[in-house]
Parts: sequence; structure tokens; C-alpha cells
Amino acid sequence: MTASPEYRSQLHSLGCRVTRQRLAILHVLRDAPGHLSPGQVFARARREVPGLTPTTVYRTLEFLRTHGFVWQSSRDRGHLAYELAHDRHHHLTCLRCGRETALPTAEVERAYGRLEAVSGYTIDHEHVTLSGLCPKCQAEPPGV
Amino acid sequence: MTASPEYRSQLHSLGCRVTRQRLAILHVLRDAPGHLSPGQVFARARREVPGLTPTTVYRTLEFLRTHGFVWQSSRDRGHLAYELAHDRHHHLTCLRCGRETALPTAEVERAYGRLEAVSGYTIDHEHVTLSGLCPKCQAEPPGV
DNA sequence: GTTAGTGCAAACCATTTGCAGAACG
DNA sequence: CGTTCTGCAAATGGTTTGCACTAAC
Repeated sequence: MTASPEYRSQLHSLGCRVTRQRLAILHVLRDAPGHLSPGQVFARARREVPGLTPTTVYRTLEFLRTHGFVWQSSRDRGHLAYELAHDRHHHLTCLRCGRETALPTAEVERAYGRLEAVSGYTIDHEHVTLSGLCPKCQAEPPGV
Repeated sequence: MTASPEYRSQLHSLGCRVTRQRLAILHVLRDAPGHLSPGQVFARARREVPGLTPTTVYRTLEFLRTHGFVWQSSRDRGHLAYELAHDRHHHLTCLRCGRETALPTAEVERAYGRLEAVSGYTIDHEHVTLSGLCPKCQAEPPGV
């Protein structure tokens, strides 16, 4: 969590106020390797802003989403997850060990492009998080 | 909701009891075109079993899932959805009008196959529900 | 008759909302 | 200073759990 003139100016140019809470939440998302749940964002951002409340986290995440700062996706057990939007990469989450792996955007686009052509739909790429078994966990015995 | 000797025998062979509630919920899922939320399952199954409770629906869906009768997937706004497992087809849900369209399994397999090859993962096809805009809604003005 | 399954009520947890005070510009 | 944003507290809604009763076998 270092200084962040980029975020300051981005928020400012939107006519929005630059608050410690928004900066802290942006920092948390920037430093996270993959997706974070609202609860995880709250736990980490509270370290930077002690008086922070979950309410503010939810409102800020929704604010950041509507302004294009973060992407939202559906994750396990039907809960929401957020990630910074600066680079649009896709994730594969391992169902067993939880590890997240980035997917080449080009491949994902190509895969969905075929499905779009077949169906006529415009597929909403951002809202999909793929999950499966990573190579390591495939090699391990299926027990546990 | 007709007679269902298939479900009776399937349940029976597992050593599980054949109850009106389980049969009703299986009928509801069988007659549904796509995914259903627990709440939707409850509303429909209650018509067949008046005294049914949401509790039983949740427990039964979890029971059916662990025994391979239904698939579970993450849907919009981070909620759960279920569908009968007998035929593995994939769905595309329109974000605006909610219409569900079946996708040719072969195409989906091919799309994911590429991603699996690139990543080394085994992708869990069943837990993904794709969403986007259907052709009709794409043609309509973006307002509202 | 046993045991699994259900209904009821209450608990639980993530998320949302109303409102008054604090902070940004 | 005016407006936006936040904190607090309470409400909400979907989901889970404990326990006693019912029903399947």
C-alpha cells in the first residue's frame, strides 16, 4: 500500500471524492493476486483504515464496479468476488487447493467467440469464473 | 408431474427413502427448461406437496446433488441454481430478459478443451453458467 | 419398531437500507 | 459551506441448524 496518485486522479476526474476508504479498498484489490470476497476486502482494508465498516466496503465495491474500476464475478457457493479491472485477465480456480491461474485472454476470447457465433448471444465474459482441478491436484490421489 | 417409477427405483437402489417431497422436487426439476433457484423449486414443488417447507427443499437439493441427481451452478448476483443431471446440456442466460438457451454440448466441450490444453487444468464444465445478451435484446435500445 | 426424513422455529450470515454526523472539495 | 460519503444500527433475505414428530421400510 504505497502512494497512489493514479487512483486519486482517476477518482477526481469522475467528480468523485477521494476518501481514505476508497483508496484503501483500491490498494487491497491492487495487491491481491486474484479475486476477493467483500469480507476479505473488509478484513484487509480495515488494517489501513481502522474504523472501516462492512457497509462501506459493500457500497464502495458497488461504486467501483459501476465506475469501471473493478470486475464482479460469481464464485463458489454462490458468493460474489471482485478484482481490479486495470488488466482484463481471466482466472481458473482450482476446486481443491484454491489456487488461481491466469488464462491468456486471447484464448478465452476465442473460446467464447465460437459459442457466441453458434448461439447468437453476446457473452458476458467478465462475469464468468472458471473452476476445475489444477495439474498438481489432478496428480494427487482423489481422497480427502 | 406424472408417475415416476424411474426415480423411485433410483432412490430405492441407493438405500434412500422414497418420499413425496423428493419425488415432487425431482418432478419440478425435470419439468423445468433450465436452472431453478431453491426458491423457485420450493414455489413449484409446494403445489404438489402443500405442507412443504424451504428447509426440506434446501436439504433435498443438497441430498440430490451429493447423490448425482442434480447439478449445482453459480448464477447471477451470486446465488445458487440447480438442474436435473440426466442430460448434460449447457445454458446461456440472457442478462436482460432472463431467457435461457441451450448450447450444443459439442461446442462447449470444444471451447473448454482449448482452455484445458492451454492451462493444464481439468475444467469443471457443470459449474459454469454463461450469461450475456440474447439476439432479441441486443437489437433493442440499450435504455431501461 | 427403527431409523431416515420432515416440519417448525430459531439462528445465522452476507448484504442492504435509513438516517445523522463527518469529511471532502 | 454544501454535498458526498461514512458509520452506526437495524432490517432484510437466503440458507442452515436443533429438536421433536412423522412416515418409510
